[in-house]
Amino acid sequence: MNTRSGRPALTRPDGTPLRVLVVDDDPDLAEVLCGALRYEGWQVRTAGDGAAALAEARELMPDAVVLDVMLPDTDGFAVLRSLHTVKPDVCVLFLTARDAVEDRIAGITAGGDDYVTKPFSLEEVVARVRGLLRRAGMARQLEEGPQLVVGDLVMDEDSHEVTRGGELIELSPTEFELLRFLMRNPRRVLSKTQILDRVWSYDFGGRAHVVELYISYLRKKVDAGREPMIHTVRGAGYVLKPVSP
Amino acid sequence: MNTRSGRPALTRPDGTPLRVLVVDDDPDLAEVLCGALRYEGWQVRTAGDGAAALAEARELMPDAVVLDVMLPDTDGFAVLRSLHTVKPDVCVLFLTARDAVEDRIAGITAGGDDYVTKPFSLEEVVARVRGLLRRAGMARQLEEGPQLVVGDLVMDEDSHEVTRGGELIELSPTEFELLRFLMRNPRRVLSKTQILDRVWSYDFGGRAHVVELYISYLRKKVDAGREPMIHTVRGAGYVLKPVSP
DNA sequence: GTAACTTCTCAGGACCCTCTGAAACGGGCG
DNA sequence: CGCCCGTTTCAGAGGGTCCTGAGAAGTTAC
Repeated sequence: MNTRSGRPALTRPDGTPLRVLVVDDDPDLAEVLCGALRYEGWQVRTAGDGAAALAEARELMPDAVVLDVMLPDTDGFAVLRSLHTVKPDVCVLFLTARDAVEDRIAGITAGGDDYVTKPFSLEEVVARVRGLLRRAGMARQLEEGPQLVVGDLVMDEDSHEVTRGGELIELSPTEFELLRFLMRNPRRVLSKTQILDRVWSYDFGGRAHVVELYISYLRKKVDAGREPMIHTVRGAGYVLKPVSP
Repeated sequence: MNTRSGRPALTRPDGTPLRVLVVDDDPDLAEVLCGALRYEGWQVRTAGDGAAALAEARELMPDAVVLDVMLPDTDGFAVLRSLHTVKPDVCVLFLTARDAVEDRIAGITAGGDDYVTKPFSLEEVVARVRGLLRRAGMARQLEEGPQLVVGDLVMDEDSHEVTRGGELIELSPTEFELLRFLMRNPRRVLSKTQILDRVWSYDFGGRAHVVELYISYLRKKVDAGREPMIHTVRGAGYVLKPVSP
């Protein structure tokens, strides 16, 4: 079992792990995605082009597919159609360049599917796949809902609403992703590099300084005037933990 | 059986020892790492380049791999991909120079994997491998969690929290690593050189005086006003033991 | 097209950590 | 008692980590 400590993985209705296929012609990127998704406790396979994707799909029967729009042999839309003949209820998360044919994607995804633009953060991809599967009813909820709770801090991942002690907290997108990562790993020290890896885009070479900055932003909003929940561990990183124990 | 005294080793679900492969082209360093990991009760093999690593991996089927990024015949990323084809759920700990291609590493490790920069302390490497295996759920927990307990002294390696008799103790990074080493070897005399090798970086040429100094710091915080747990063994080193027996 | 917002860089500064050197301590032994 | 050695403690320099404010560039919304 490949579960993350303290947080049960989503599973299929029969209890087996969810199956995800990653299709991208950049083997490094495929490896990164693969690692992140596997880390969620899911069963992951990869393919480098459209033909391989179909072959893998027939074998794996994935619940979701993470699909690059630009492939060496064909484009993502053709693959999508073929995938639907193999498994009609499959969910697809498209990967696309920011300036690409975004409108076509938008049209295609009007169904149950979704897309993210490169470069993206791993947290975002994982969250989207989770969202897809949840909406498709594919995943049995082992956790009690789409809510993340740490002490009196509550985050609704669907509505993007965050409250502390019932009080609403407004967050920018990056602040939200950072807090989500912290809330998914409560009571655990997260190093600045770890945070940078997961919350910023996968190829962001930036310095650890941004993390400090955004931690500072979060403190102003989350800990403002209250007992602090975000703590610095000098030389190690940051921890989020409930106030009392 | 090569278990450490007083502390059961992590094992695989079937009870056999965890298997770790060390890949580094510096045979001295490989030997040091090998020793430290074997000391944990794990089954360890080494390889000097990518080709040998794959061959060993096929034979050993390791649960974790400690992998130098710079190898004579190939780079660590290619090895990582090949490793995943051999054993998809393998965990990888990268070794890399501080100023090296850190951003690529950052991306690659974003999944369940991790990395440390040279020079590192052996304690750190061991702790990271343990962390990897624990998070991967690969290791059956023979101990009740990520907590180290000696008498009324408790250390949570994830949150970096240390308490004695329920009272929180604040430690600097070096103090924390030193205490971790002591707590992993309770009731055993540790020489200053042993401590220096394990807690400070493996090529730190410093004098034993720092150890004395940091022991003194720890005493002030851990033993402050209480029955002492840290004892000096003149001419031999230091011991940590519970108060009563 | 403008205004509001978000993201990130830069620089100053406070504070903490680490290690050095030197002096004080204290047991063992002549 | 006085010396030697290993150990402990103190004080402080230097270096590093971390926090914050101000502001530039880019993005989004209207």
